[in-house]
Amino acid sequence: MTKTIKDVAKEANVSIATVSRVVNGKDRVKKETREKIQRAIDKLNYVPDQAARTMINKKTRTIGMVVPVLSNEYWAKLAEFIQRKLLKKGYTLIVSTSYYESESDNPCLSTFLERKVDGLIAGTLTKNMEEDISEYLERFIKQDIPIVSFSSVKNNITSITGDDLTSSIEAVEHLIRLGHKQIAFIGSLSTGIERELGYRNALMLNNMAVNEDLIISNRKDHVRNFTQYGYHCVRQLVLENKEFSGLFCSNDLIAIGAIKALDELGLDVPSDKAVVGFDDIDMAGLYRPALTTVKQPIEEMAATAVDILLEQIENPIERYLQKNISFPMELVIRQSCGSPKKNLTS
Amino acid sequence: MTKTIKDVAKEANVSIATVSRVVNGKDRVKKETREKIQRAIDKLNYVPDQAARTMINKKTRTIGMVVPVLSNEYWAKLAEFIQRKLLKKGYTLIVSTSYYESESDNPCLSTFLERKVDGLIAGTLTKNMEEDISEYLERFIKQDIPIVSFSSVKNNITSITGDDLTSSIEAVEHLIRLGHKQIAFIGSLSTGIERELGYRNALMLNNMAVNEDLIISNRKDHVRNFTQYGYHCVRQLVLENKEFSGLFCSNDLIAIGAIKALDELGLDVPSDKAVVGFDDIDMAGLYRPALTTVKQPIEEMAATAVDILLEQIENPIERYLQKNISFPMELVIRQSCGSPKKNLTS
DNA sequence: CTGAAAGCGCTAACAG
DNA sequence: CTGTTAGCGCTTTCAG
Repeated sequence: MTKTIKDVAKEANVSIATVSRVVNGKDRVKKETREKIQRAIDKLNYVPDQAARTMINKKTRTIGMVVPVLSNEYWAKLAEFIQRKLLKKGYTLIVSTSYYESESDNPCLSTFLERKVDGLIAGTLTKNMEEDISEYLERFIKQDIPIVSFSSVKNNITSITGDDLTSSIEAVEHLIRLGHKQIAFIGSLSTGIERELGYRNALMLNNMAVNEDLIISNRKDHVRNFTQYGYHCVRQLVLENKEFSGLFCSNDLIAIGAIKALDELGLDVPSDKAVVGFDDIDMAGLYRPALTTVKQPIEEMAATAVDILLEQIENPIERYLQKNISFPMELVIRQSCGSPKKNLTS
Repeated sequence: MTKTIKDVAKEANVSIATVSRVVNGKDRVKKETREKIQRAIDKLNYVPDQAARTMINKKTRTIGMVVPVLSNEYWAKLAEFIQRKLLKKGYTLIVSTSYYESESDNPCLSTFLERKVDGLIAGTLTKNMEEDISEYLERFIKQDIPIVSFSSVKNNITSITGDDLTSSIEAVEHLIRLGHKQIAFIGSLSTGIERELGYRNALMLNNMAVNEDLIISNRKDHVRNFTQYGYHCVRQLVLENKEFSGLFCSNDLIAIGAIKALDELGLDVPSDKAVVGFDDIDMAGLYRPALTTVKQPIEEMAATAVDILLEQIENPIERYLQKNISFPMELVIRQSCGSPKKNLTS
């Protein structure tokens, strides 16, 4: 049987109040008594019951996190860093995967409500989100449960994002500097609109026409399998004889799928098509060719999310002072873009 | 403020017991009363408090899971499948990452003890595990908390594993059939000993000498970065002029690192070296060349783990009847081994 | 410095 | 069918 504070009290011949005192290190307890109790605790392997504590403190020391999927390196890393940092601070993380499903099919958020999490970390909170989800979100807000999101949202929820716009411009300008005149783009709802805007802005800033034929971006449905998506999109582009020599993909998995397809179509990367990805997943540097991509500072973003959330939890003064924290990102140049295009006069 | 059962009772003009009845769907409640209470619940957004329930039922409906890392597709998928299946059954999963660290540096297990998880799923439980970890494990057993492990262990803990031995033999025999006479092996403590044994058995079964020079296997330390490990091991093999034409890697990440290194050394896969991996991660089929590998039935393994664990929790009769459930695995043949070696007489 | 007692939100007898 | 009540294990006044 699992031991309770009473067992320890009996074992040490003291009251449960005193046991509680030494367990929590509060109040002063005579040294001998303390040691006696400690011995009893060790002997019985006593571990205080979180549930009982929770009832009194009104704090579960539990944080909920929703991510679309876990088997995607970006989310897995984020969750891992967050979990480890929270553990150090004495909190427990519960991760749920949404698969972009509605709350009724996949009750992530209501679980968090039942468990009375002290805070919520939201992976993707897209704008076209199902009605019921924003309803649930409202509940968290009504109950004063702090929220931090990894995608920008309205509802004055603090968000932590990479500066996608700026870095996308940088990525596309890298292709432009290499001499590419026709640059295609593959985006998706799930990777956000900003990378597409960055692409468009880069072209405009460089006085290049935006050719809608070279832009594939499903803004309605979420993409479940990015590589497959990249694979199909680029095939479509090539098989429809769209002319392009550069390709900007809104994440690395899409880029890898694209390269795979190009390879099968007999097109070489980078000599036939230069490809840029986004995220810098582990595989980016390992792929052949190694991917030129934009590196997100995941660890820093995770740390910031935890800091902000715990600050709001433990010091709820400025709770709903919304902040949008945007992290600069770094273009990592590898092999998938090759050297400047030869047939370039200048 | 967050609403309690009392608020609902007051709102609906009934006793808290009746509210409890409709919330739990037990006992019969007059339809009108039930509807009145339901309206009050909806109006107040009442959500029952898990902690309070836990105190009574002695069930947290929480499962703990330890994995070495989450940013490894194998563990991420396992965790994801398990989380989703548990959610459907009304359980919550808490995942902790051990990084193979000791419990004192990284208190995963003690968190689970505090939270009084109903069951434990252990990712890797290696034999050389730190003292303190097996001590913690004992505590779970003493407290009758069911455990399921994804690596074979003694302590009569139920384990769910792939049939590594058989499938490794199959993988190596694939290389042998392709005409490879010199086959190297890269293993590690973290991927278990069975894949190495399978490699050795395959050679012996086919009357081929086992050349220790072609076997790299660190059995002491855990590998944190498999691709890097594969990269370095194969470089070592090549730079020391070890002769081999086939290579069996104890997981796909090692294989990918190996291929990357071979590529940089000017060696082509599969024409110069044929490579086989293990696990069939998503990237295996996407890599260039696509990896021939052994596919683990992760989803089935996850489902089985959940079934067994919940069975033990909800029906604790045959609790410590140890089972070792081993799943057959499938060799997936792709491009990294190429066709039969040409300079082969037969 | 230590003990007695109230009560957190809920469920499960036990009465009516 | 519904209300009253006794705890679950713990923390926290409030007295000694």
